[in-house]
Amino acid sequence: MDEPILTMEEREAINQGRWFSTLSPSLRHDILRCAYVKRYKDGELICARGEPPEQWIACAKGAVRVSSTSVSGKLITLTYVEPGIWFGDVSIFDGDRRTHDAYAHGETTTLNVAKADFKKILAQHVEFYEAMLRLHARRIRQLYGLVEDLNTLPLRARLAKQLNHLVRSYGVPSLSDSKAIRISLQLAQEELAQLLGASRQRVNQELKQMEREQVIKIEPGGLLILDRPALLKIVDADD
Amino acid sequence: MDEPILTMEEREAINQGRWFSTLSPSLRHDILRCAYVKRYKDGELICARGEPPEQWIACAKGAVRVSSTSVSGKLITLTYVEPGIWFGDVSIFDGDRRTHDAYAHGETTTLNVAKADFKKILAQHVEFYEAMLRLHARRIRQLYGLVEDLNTLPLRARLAKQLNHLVRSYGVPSLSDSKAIRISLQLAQEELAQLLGASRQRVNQELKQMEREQVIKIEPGGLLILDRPALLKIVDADD
DNA sequence: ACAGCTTGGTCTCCCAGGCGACAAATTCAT
DNA sequence: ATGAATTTGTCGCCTGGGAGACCAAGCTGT
Repeated sequence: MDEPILTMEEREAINQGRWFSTLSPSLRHDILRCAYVKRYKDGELICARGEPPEQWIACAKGAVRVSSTSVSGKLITLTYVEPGIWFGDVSIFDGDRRTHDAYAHGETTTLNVAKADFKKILAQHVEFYEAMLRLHARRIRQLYGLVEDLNTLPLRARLAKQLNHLVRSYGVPSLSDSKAIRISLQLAQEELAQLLGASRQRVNQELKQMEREQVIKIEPGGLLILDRPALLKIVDADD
Repeated sequence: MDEPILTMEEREAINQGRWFSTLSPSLRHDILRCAYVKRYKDGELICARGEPPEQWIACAKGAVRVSSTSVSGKLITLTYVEPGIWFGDVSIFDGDRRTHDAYAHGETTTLNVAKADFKKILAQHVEFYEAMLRLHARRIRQLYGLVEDLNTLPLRARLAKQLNHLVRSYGVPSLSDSKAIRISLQLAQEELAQLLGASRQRVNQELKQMEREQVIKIEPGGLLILDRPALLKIVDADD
């Protein structure tokens, strides 16, 4: 499971991370120096809710599903962490237990920094404090937005928004049709539903509807986005 | 509107703040030294969505309603900031515009620290970085919880949770009945509904239901909590 | 004191969305 | 290849909750 070396591609993903790439080279170097690689198979548990926090983690390849099971037994997925994104820092800061489970979705590679090393780096770089605060600020904003969406948007609009988000993080140009974008993250409709906090049946309905409107195409093993502008129009046209 | 001095009570509220009180005396001193007082009348705008961030603000008396109007015109209240709580820091860190409107709810006093001073204090106290990160960590956790609740709990349970929360922040022992707790924050049912992202009518129904169950008592100008344990039982009994 | 606003209490109607059921299509293991 | 196990596509039923409409109380100001 442990391996010392990242592939070229994985290293690339980490370095191109929207947030990580804004750090100074020296800080990046110090982080990478004490980070170690872990590889997981599909569905493996990376860390569980309730555990004391031991590392700060980045996804380098694949995806990490961050989810939790509510008291009533319903599975809620908060997000799929894409390559280049770091997570697990919140519980390091407040010292509290993890709030969510994290599972590997597909073959997944992570980069891990032990809590102690994390703190050491923090002590050596004020820049790192600033950066973490920026990272948190972004997350808080996103969460505010999510709460607002849950309160105001119908499923159709939230789905459109989510698809658009998936395009940003996992979109690759389609092989067959150059105009279309394929979502390379392989999500079953059930999983998509959990991500939206909705029922599978309902999500299926809305997907079919969008397919009829020529906005997307449902192919076995992946979604194709045919008309991104239309997708965006759904988001806010639909109140 | 501007006044240099806090009343005894206001000073008290700030110093007892759950977060503020954990800071070192020297840091607290530096913060208060460059903070200035503002007083608002009921309903006055404190700052508006879209503005560039100029200060970091604490509520010292009254309450600050943090809300935003969604595209569809629906008013969503995120929270009522109680005395002793600081807010407005997120946009200072990422430099982005404010995401919400803030209004005074009742006679309200705030303590403000200009952005420049804030940054200066940060530069002088590493402790302050740590503290801000803890503050953010708590907020992120709360928001995760809120998202989960929105996805899983029915209105009844969310209302119970909210009432319980209000008791924590604004509960005072009732004058008439020593067992009962009065919520000193004066909230119209409409406002409660906006806080829950629900319709006023629906909230009224659930309140009435709880009153029938002897859990709360609705009095003109304020809610009375009769049976706090029962309230808590509703939260998770109700899935 | 009384006219006018704001808040509270209810009813009714309607719809988005949850859920069970089941058939059709796919994927997978042997 | 083929039977088992997932994953999709669809129905139909049911319920939580949104929205309009109204009346009853409170409050306010003159």
